[in-house]
Amino acid sequence: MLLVSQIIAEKSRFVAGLEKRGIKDAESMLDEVLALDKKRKNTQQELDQNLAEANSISRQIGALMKEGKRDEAEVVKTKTAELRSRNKELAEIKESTQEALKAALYNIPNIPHDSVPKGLTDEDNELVETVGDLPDLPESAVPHWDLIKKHDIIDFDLGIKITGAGFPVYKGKGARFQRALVNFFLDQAAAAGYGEIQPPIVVNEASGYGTGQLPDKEGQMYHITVEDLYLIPTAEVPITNLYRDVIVQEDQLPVKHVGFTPCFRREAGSWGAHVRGLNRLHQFDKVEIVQVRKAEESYDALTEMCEHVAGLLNKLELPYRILRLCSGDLGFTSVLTYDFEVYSGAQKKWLEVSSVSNFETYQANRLKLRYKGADKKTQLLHTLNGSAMALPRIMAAILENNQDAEGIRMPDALVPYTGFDRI
RNA sequence: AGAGGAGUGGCAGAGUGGUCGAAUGCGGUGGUCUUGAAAACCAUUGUACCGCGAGGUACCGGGGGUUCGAAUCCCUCCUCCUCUGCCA
Repeated sequence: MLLVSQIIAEKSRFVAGLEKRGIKDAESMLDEVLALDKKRKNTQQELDQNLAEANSISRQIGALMKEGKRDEAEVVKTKTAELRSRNKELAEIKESTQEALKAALYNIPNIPHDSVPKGLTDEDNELVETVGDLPDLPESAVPHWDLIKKHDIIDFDLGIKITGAGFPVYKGKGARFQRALVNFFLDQAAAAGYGEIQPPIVVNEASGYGTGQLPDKEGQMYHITVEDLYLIPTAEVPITNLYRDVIVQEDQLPVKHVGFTPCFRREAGSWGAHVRGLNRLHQFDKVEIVQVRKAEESYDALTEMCEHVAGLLNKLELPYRILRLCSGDLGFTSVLTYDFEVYSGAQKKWLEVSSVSNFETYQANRLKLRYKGADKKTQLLHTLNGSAMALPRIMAAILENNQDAEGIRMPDALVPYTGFDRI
């Protein structure tokens, strides 16, 4: 969440940033925060003063009791009743004000980076770069949902039978293909200095709040109500929350982690005919990279992460393009996000396979993720993450782009992992 | 899951109602000494909020309660340990 101190210091920049996102009443949102903060401070001042007085009286009573002056102590006691009830009242006001302030802050998204183009929908995203040639497929080329049936490598009907729509079953070479991709991505990340993590794939409510999925995207996560736990929508949640309430030692920085997990998304309201096959699923595999950085390094880290993702796509011989998300398409918690889309030749569509973001201090502020520098001051760190990569759409693009009369050719980089070069 | 025990500062570990934010030891930092290092000695060493500052307030697993006053008593939840049961 945003820092109140920064809202005070740079209110006009914050108003402009929120308006860029299309928020009409940005100024009044921030004014509400400021008013609540002021109220909280005033209440605390009075409360602290009263508590100091109450503490002082208690010490007096203690001293009198020690001296055996019981009667005098009893007299002093009578003075405290009023103070007590007032303090209880003030404590309640402070508590409720703090809750209101937090709720207000939870509902305000991050301020977009200056370089973020203004826009409303994904059509306004800025094309940064297109890399590779689009595949030149014959007329007979078919989309991946036909290929997987033909080669019997992924079965949606079986998934429907045992679970429901959007939970495919990977079989034989399809399963091996997916496992090969996971290992390839993990090895590539390890080589780039990311330490591997295998986190739990269910998280508690505090973790959901820490990275910002709650309360913003509550309806998008599977909620295990009997235990009040959530199935993760991305490994970002458990991995970044590893650092919740942590003051990192300076020599431990930068933090770089990679994790492979299944991801679960309800995708409520976003289903339709345009999301056939592997394009959108309720459960999918993803390898995620996460970095925790000092403020002054975080944009270099963002570039480094983008280069890592680009390197993966190059090795997989996939044509891709990089988009800078516009203000309207930018995630709630992000300052700057680059999306990577691969071209899937038979359905003739660009598919998002990675999203690389810098959250600056927005998550760190919720997480209380800080470090202590040489000057002994604790300060918030920046968090970043990116998919490297989301598996199903990569599979879809490889299947479609590499199809020929005999089957499907595996990219050279993957063959050591699959153990076969054709499906 | 049942019975019992326990959760204190970076770690270890005192403290069972009154200057306790908390003894002591280890560790960390600064210094004295030393050619240098070790040892020894001295000092310092949590986080957050409020305040221009002096300073104040809160925090001893989380939450609630009793009391003028709670690390200390009560309730509740969580976690860990031991025993019993179950289980990949």
